[in-house]
Parts: sequence; structure tokens; C-alpha cells
Amino acid sequence: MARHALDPTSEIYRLRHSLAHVLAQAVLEIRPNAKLGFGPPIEHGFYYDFDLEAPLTPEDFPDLEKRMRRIINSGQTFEREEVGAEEMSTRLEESRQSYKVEQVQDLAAQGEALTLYRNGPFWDLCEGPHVLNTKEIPGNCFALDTLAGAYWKGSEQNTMLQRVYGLAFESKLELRDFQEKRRLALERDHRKLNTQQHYFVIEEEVGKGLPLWMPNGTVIRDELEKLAKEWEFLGGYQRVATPHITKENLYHTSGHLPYYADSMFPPMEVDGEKLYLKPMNCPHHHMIYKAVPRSYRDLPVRFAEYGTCYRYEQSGELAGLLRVRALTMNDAHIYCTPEQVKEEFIRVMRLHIDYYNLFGLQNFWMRLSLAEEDTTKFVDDPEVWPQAEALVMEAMDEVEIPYEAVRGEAAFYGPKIDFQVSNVVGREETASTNQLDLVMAGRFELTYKGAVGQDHTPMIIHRAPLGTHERFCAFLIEHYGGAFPTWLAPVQVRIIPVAPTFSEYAHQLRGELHRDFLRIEVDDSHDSFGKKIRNGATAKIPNLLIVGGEEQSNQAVTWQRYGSKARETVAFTEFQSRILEENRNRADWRNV
RNA sequence: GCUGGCAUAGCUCAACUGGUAGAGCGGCUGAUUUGUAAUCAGCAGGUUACGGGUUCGAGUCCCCUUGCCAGCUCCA
Repeated sequence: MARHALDPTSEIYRLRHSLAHVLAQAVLEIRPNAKLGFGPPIEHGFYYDFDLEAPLTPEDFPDLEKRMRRIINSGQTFEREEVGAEEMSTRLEESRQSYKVEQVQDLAAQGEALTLYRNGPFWDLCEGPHVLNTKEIPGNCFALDTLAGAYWKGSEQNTMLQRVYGLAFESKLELRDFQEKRRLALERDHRKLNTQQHYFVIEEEVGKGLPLWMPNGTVIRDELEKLAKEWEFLGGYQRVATPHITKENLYHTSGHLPYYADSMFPPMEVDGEKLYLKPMNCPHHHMIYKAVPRSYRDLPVRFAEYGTCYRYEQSGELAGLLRVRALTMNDAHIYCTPEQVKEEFIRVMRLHIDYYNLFGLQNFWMRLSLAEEDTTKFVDDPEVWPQAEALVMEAMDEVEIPYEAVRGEAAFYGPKIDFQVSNVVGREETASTNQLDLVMAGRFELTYKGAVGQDHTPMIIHRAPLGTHERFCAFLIEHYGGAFPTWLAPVQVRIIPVAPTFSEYAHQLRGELHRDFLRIEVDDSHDSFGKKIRNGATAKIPNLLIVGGEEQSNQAVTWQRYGSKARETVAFTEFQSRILEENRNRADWRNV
């Protein structure tokens, strides 16, 4: 799957790139002292970073857009010019573009030939390409979108510039289309749906990033846990349970304190000891492994736990359920021999695929995160890394799922495979992470006895196919748009009597299905029948049962699915067996 | 954490350039007893996020705090 592959030779690339220059020109008209940062084309348009004495506000957009159109209509020609590094620096210094001067130094160090593009009064250090003339840009194909801060060269150490985002497409129609799609996608945002469905609540009194799970959200958590427990049981996992706080020393052993301390809550002091809230479950599982002598005959050992962890995320990174400070992971650690590790890794990959098929997720891809030379972020062991990376890549090839490799994003103890999904607004999220870890076993002195009695170090796989409850539930809410399949729905069946006379019959059915462990309710309100139908639909309940005189006399129900006008009247016992089977099979009624 | 924006009833939103806070939905009460997307009526809900300032007067202007949103950085 080609991702974010912006093709510099394409029409739209030149269009967006040129619009970035036009924007910069317009900004310089109203802010002559603005210093320019970067201004590239991006997925849905372009942006340009500015260092401004007074910040722009959204109120400036209409004026800027007007100026941009005027520039476009004036028919400026884009001219390319090759300029030596020294000459380029001089010219940029003359126009007091200090960021660009810095950029010239970086580029010159790499020995690149430098080019600039000039259109009208504006010129910019830039490698192009651009349209030939601004007249090629349809005046109504773009719109300034949002303002944001962005660090110069993307580093927190640098000054923050102001970034202006613009949308741009080849035609007005495509622009409108995108804006409409985005508006619709926003309707599926889990935070938006949450105001209607009440899955969770984050209260200021409790703390930011600390969600409280309401009954509806807890149903989804519980059902996911049931699923995981069943499949992990079948996969040969054993369940374990571990505490939320732990003595400091365990995290020195694991290496979390040097490498991960920024993401941990500060410790609490008790009886002269420091205790930390756990940011990960692995050290505890390693201790369980270590508590009993292990033989090669025992391996692989697979410990699974839905473990709750606490991570100190920076406040600005928190977002609904997608980024929180208290999270419960679908965690497990697999301890195995070098001979077993590839097979185990492949089984983990296959488990992912099974889950994703169950949820009907097609739009996902894998990202392989590898270490880089910067050893401050990674456990430094030159022998172990290439070995681990090669092993992972072999396994990935074997399951035949395409992946993209990224340097420098590994976990500090090993290469990482992330399953990336894209949420409804197109933002990429990591749904789950898996790691091959050739480091921890050594640090924890984990061993197993080999066939001839000598000690060996096991290999460890960290895996969390369902990620965390928080992120996965958020993702599922958006994926299903709040209309869950029967097995996940907070209310699975609602019975609507056409008149109060049939309420007793409705309750009789409710009692029976309740004993079958279905989440079921009767709409006893004083609303009109039409209103009850409407309420059932807006509540996105997957199954509505309508009962009246006809149904009662035949011991039947009229069954209607969410989002469908179709309905069928069936014997109650038939409904009962069909809905129970659907629930048991975790089938999605959209596919039935 | 950083940059910018936002904050009015449970939800969605009103209140012209400062002149004593309103509606719909939802909730409650009563009437209505309904066969596929809103039955009718009445009632109750707000120290306009918190604290301070300017003013005869602040939801509206200014400052602070908190929270939320977008993006950056970071990440499951």
C-alpha cells in the first residue's frame, strides 16, 4: 500500500507546491517582516511555516485568500535559477531570511546544487517543481484551512513557527468533495458519538487522560476481553495478573528508568522506598517466568494479561480515548527458544490478521520500526540488533503482508512491528505493537535448561494485537460509527410493544432472552410507537423486536435490523436461536 | 510541554456595536394507547468554566487559572 507517496512529477504536486509559494507571497504582503520556514505540498494541500512578529488569526484568511487569488490572476511565471551556495546565502541574508540561510548551510554540507524559484516579486530557495504560470492554478481549487504551531525543522529544541495549512485539489469540485467527506467523518469521531452514546467520561475532577468507563463502554471492553481470553486460550496462552505499582529497582533492571523515565509518573515514597506506577507489564511477566525453573520442554511459555498501565503523556498529546494516561493493554509475552521464535512470531502476526478479519478492517498496514545509530534511545548491543531485525523481516515476508520500514523508531529493547490503521478523519494511528526482544531476558537473567542440562537465554516476543482498550474502543466506535455488531452492542435487542397492552408479552420475551445472557430491554416509555421506532434507530440498537397482537397470538416477533427498512416476522424460538448463534459467532449483521 | 483558537442548561445553539440570559431536543409531571423516524400540555434546569480587573452597568472588553479543539513534539 503506497502511503503518503507524493509524486513530485505529478500535476497536483506542482499545483500544491506553487500554492505554498503564493501563500508566502501573500503573507509577505501583509507581514513584510515575516521570516520563511518550510512550505511543502502535503497530502490534501500544502502548508507554509512563518516566523511572525504578530501571529496570524483565522480572521486573516479571507484577506489572504483574496490576495492569493489576485496573485494567481496576475499570471506570474515561475522561473528556475541555479545559484551557488555562497551566492544564495548572500541573497537570503540580504532579505533577512535567516531560516533559509540555515537551510542553505545544511544543503551545502550535503553538496547539493541549489536552486531558487522566482514568481513575480517573490522568490524562494526551492527545488521545485512548480507550475509554469500561476494562471494554471484554478482560483477556487484551494482554501486556507487551519493555523498551527510547528517547530523549526521539527525539533522541540527549536523556535516554534506559525504554520498555515491550506487545502488544494485540482478542481473546486474535488475541494468541495473533500470538505464534505471530512465533515461526514467528523460525525463518526468517537468523542462526538460519545455525547450521544455515553461510552466514557473524562472529568476534570478525576484528571485529564483518566477516562471513567460508563456502562456502555464497559460492555465493549468486556466483550473484547472475552474474545481475547478465548483466542489466547486456544493459542496456548496462560493468564497471569500483576499489581499496578512496583519498586524502583525493577525498572533499573528492565532499563525503563534510563530510557523511558520521561513517560513515567514520578515515584511515590513509601517506607523509604520508591514505588512507580507501571508503564508496561513486561517486567512483571519476566519475574513470573523467573519464579520457577524452566526447561526447554516448557517452552514456549506464553503469559497473557489485560494489564493496566500508567504513562505520563504530555498534556497536549491527550485526545479523547486515543491518547490517555491510564491504559489497559491486551498484553502478552512469549518466551521461547531461538528455534521457535520465528514460528511464534508468525503465529502472532496471524492472530492479528484473524482479529482484523473479525472486525472487517481492511485499511491497515504494518510498520517495521528499526533502531538507528543514536544509541541514547536504544539498548546498545551491536550483536543483537541485526539478528533481531533480520528475524522479524523473515517472519514478515512469510506472512506476506507488505510493510514499510522506519529507522529510529524501535522500542529501546528491540525492533517493533506496529499495525497501523487510519481513523475516520484519515489520521494514522497505531492500533497495536509487537516487539521482538533479545535484550530483556539477559537483563533479567531469564534462563531455561537445554537438553544437555546447560542454561540458555530465551527469546521474548511482546505482543498486543488489540492494543489498549482505550485506543481500540475509540477506533471501533469510529469504525462502526457507533452501530456495533450484536456481540459488541451495549444493548443488543430492544423490544417495542405497539401498545401497552402487549407490554406483558414483551417482558416475557425479555425475561427469556435475559436468561440467555443477552443485553435486552423493553421500551416501556409513554412515547408514541413512531417515536419509539425513531429512538431505537437513533440509539443504533442492532436489533429491534416489534410485538403486537399478531405476534402475541403466534408467539412471534417482528425483527428489524439497524439501518434497514426490511423486517421479518418469525417465531420467537427461531429469533432466539438465530440471535444466539449470531452472538456466539460474533457475526456482523451487516454481512448476514 | 509548545503555538493558535474555543468555553452560555445534560445536548445543539441564540442573545445588534457592553444595558438585568433564550430556543429546540433531552429530563420530570399529566393527558393520550398509538403497527415503522418526533402526540399534546405544563414544569424544572444556567453564579454564562474559575478567579480578578475596567465600567453607572460585563455572557459581551482586559488579565490570570483550568479544561477542550487543531497542529507540532511524543506515542499504544
